[in-house]
Amino acid sequence: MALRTAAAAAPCGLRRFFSTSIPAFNFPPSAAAAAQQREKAEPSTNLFVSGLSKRTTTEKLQEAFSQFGEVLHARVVTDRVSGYSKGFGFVRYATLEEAAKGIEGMDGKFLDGWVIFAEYARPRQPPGPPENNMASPYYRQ
DNA sequence: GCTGAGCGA
Repeated sequence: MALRTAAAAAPCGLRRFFSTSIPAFNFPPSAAAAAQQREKAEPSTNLFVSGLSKRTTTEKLQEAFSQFGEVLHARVVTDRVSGYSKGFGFVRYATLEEAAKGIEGMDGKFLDGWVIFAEYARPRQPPGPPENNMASPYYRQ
């Protein structure tokens, strides 16, 4: 019968409709935090630069990134006791546009013989209870 | 700081 076959075909489309209407995609709040650790951070004026030569200094870093925008602050992270570079650093631009240009211009480029990687820096430590003195990172820069 | 992934005193 033509009517019976038409009625039997209908549920197929309905089933598909309901399966795509189920609101089962509520990502837990921790998903954003987990993504922050692996995926690229969201745009910021702050850049994380890795792959630096141990001989690369803050001056060289700021000098190299200044070609693409106004570098407000640059820092090669060094070990406090040894004083040697840890091989990565941070660059802060004045604007998001300059930060984007800085990444485009410096990511994958050579600096002091090493291929460096520039990307948006992750937001720093979550605001916690105030420390005893001015040695707290929140009192810096 | 030669040994090279990473997110900062």
